[in-house]
Amino acid sequence: MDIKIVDVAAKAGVSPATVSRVLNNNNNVTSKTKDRVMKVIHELGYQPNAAAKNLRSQKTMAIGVIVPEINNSYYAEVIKGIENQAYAMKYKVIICDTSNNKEKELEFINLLMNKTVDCMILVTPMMSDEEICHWADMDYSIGIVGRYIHHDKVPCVHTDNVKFSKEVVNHLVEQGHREIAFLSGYADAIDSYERLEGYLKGLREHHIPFRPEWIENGNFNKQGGYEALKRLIEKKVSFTAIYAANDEMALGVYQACGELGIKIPEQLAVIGVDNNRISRYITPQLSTVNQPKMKMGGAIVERLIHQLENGEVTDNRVIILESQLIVRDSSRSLPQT
Amino acid sequence: MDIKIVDVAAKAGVSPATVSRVLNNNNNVTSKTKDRVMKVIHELGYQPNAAAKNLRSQKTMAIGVIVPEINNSYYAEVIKGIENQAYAMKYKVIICDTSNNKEKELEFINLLMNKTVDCMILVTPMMSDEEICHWADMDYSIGIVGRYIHHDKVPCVHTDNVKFSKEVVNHLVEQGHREIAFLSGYADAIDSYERLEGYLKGLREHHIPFRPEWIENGNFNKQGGYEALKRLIEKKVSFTAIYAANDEMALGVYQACGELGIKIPEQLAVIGVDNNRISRYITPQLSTVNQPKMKMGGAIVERLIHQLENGEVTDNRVIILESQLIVRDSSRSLPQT
DNA sequence: TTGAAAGCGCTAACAG
DNA sequence: CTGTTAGCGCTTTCAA
Repeated sequence: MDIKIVDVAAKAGVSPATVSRVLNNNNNVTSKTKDRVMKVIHELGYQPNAAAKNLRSQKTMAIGVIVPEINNSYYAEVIKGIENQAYAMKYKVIICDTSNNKEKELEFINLLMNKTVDCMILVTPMMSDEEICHWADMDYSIGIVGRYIHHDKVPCVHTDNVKFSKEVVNHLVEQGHREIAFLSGYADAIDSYERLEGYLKGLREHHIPFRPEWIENGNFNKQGGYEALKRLIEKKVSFTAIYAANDEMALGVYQACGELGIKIPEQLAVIGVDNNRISRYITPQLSTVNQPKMKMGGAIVERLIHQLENGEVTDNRVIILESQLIVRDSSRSLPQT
Repeated sequence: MDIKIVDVAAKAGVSPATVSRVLNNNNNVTSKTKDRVMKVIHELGYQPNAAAKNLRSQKTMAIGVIVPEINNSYYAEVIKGIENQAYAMKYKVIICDTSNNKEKELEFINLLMNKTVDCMILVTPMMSDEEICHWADMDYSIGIVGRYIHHDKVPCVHTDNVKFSKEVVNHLVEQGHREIAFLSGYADAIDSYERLEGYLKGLREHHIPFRPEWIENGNFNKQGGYEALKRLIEKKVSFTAIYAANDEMALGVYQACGELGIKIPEQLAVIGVDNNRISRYITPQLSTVNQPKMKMGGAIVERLIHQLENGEVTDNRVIILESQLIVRDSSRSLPQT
């Protein structure tokens, strides 16, 4: 079959151990024998068997990544950040797409946590805090993106949803709006909850009495946003601006407004979250909040691998990255500059 | 440390071999002992060590996927198709993002081809046919998406670039255009070449004399399309329509036209390829060619795994999937319906 | 139907 | 500085 370490050793006239040392940059080898071994390795085109190496060294140099939807641009960007950083740190990346299915999420974590990978990154996981803590307690190395978990060993990277949501409300109020509706995402997603919280706090800061009819759920997707806006209209509740908890739902709002003949931003100001690439191309350009997606992916890899290799948990377990409000035409009341 | 097969065997009062048989659905086990073993497995929460299993069985149940850019929506869709089909066939997916870097591509293939994965899928690889054939000759299981390779053992899935490119030209001619420029992608990408070929054949079918000034390279990205259009204008060559070999370049054309005050489609008809999600949202909506991206990903996995598990090469090694021309406002001369 | 034993290819401890 | 030896945890003959 394939050529193995003993073959190299034999041809180079050394022991397998020496070949192993050469391959793993162990210093205790004469540069002379090292050269000889390297020469044979190249001659034979020897490639160490990863399975054997993994078994023996109890390491795989692989990171498992579980994402809700790989073809969603938000997650694709996070993954890109993970890939880049993993590559820089010499790790491979196994990606599992759950299609927003919690069963699959659990299945994948079980599938990988048997020495298939050294650690895992859960991107906005669907499972509960308790479940995640359960895995962490079993000494599985887990990192989280887009959510905060209260567990000493679990590094988390996320953005300050409350903070930027207040900024969104602030911006809308500055544009003259007092009646602002809110479209939330999945009811159980932490992002939904925190953005709602920021929205409410924003209203309060401006002494705008909150009205529950202003809130509708749009499940973070376009269809949901579309339906939510229609429900809002049917309720005959008055509002002049809408804060959608992500750009996808804002897209649905655009569609509904198109059908209903509602002009954006003249009759309804719209703002989303994510800075999805489409937001810049749609007319009118959609105001949004930029999330440092690639940075988030990179940061969690860095932290997780560091923790894995150095054993100890770093003090900066939780990383909160900054988001920026991007004001475009969809929420500008004045003629654009 | 972790609990292993001997622990299960001991507690169940059987040999490790029996536990292994139970786990691998080997029939030669009494249902009674099987039940007992299963019970212990659950009690102990036993998870077979993947590294040991891989080493012993010479299988990993993993597919390596090498893509140029994971956050590009085209590739993200292909990957989604791969993920879904791999999941259905119980395979894991290791994704490597080359960032359009050929060095990285070679590095990754070397990295994974050592029993880290059972087979690999190269999505529009940058390496030459010779290089790919070289790997295939070494008995590495390789599948290709988006390109045709002349090698018995290498399954390929792609679309008929020549065919749909002729349709594109045909459509533009029907709209009254006779002067059609072409924006190609990377010079060495097979897609570029074939789309150019289809464009030329399309012109010929309509007896339109081809002019070399009509062709510019835009490297498949937005900036490239932007610059290519500007060069085209500077050359003072006359053209009323432009066929961009992908939507990204068409986006660059839009930008350049915006700056130059060229109206689409009145002064310039534009059509792209890929049916990127943005194409539907931009104004005017971009005509394009839809590629069955997810289907392509699924098809290659199916074929590759089949070949891997059944040993023999299937006769339908090359799969050519259909693309559809999607006509939108950017290439319609008449007022839209 | 089950068990004993060998070994997948590598690394690391211990000698020398 | 280098070699010998013993496993990593599993599957798979071969015997019983």
